[in-house]
Amino acid sequence: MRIGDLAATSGLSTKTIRFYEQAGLLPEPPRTPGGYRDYPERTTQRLAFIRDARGAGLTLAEIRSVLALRDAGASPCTHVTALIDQHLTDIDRRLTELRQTRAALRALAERAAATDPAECTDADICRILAGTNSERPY
Amino acid sequence: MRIGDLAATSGLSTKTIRFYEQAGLLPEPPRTPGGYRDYPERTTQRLAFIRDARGAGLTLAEIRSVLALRDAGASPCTHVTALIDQHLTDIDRRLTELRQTRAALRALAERAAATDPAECTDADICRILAGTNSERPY
DNA sequence: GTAGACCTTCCAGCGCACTGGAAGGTCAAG
DNA sequence: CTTGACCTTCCAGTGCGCTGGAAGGTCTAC
Repeated sequence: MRIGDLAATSGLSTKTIRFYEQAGLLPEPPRTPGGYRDYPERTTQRLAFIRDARGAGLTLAEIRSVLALRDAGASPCTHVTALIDQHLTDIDRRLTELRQTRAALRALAERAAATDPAECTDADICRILAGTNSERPY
Repeated sequence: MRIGDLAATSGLSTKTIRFYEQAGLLPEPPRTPGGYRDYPERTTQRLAFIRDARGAGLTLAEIRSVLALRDAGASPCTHVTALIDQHLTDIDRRLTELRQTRAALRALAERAAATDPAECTDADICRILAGTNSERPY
């Protein structure tokens, strides 16, 4: 199976597949006499796993660690469960931050609606934002 | 006022201040005979505005556009209001995405709790994630 | 005169996951 | 024999907002 076929069946680009190899997610495949990568069928499953794991929000580094466990013959389930829990925590934190940012932005929008442009001075630059020292980039 | 003083009063690093100058957010200040940057007092206000705008989630490019309007003598209020509205829309979209991702991860966590590690085969790599083809990286 | 606090410029890198492009090799069909 | 689809490697860039470090200049205090 050549890289183009693998790309077609997995929905990834050939560039991405080579990148995954270089990133240690895929083992180096055997080559044809002409030097083309010649993948075994099961690489399809491996890419499907990577896609699923990406969909669950795992980073490539995390996926690499899961694959390394499996490749070493271990069962990565416990590890995967821990990663999922950690990502849940991350997401909850980000949701909280985002909600705070939204509240701040809502307040600014109201303030904007109530602001007379004439009040904005050169020194303020823009009165709408002046003094909204929230320290909360998102 | 030298760059170190400005850094101290604004809470930014000297690196960041030079970076802002290079990024077109700060005009080039006059120099002392020794070649040091010598900022006027009002640069403090300008940095305070940048900080406030960053806190509201505006990008440096957006902030640059606001400052350019003000520097051109225009009142940027309308522009700022539009940017705020746009960021509100962005945030709402991101919140929706994040909530969906969280729901998916919750489901995975439950599945993980109910999964017997023995079910994970080499071909699966990890059954917990198998077939969760959600296409929703976050 | 020398320590050291501060400043200067310039270049490079981070993290993340790719993506683009150049320059060239391989292979099947016509 | 040529066309063209496909493949190879290697290098570099994307976006975003900085951050680090090297190599050197300036100024104040002792």
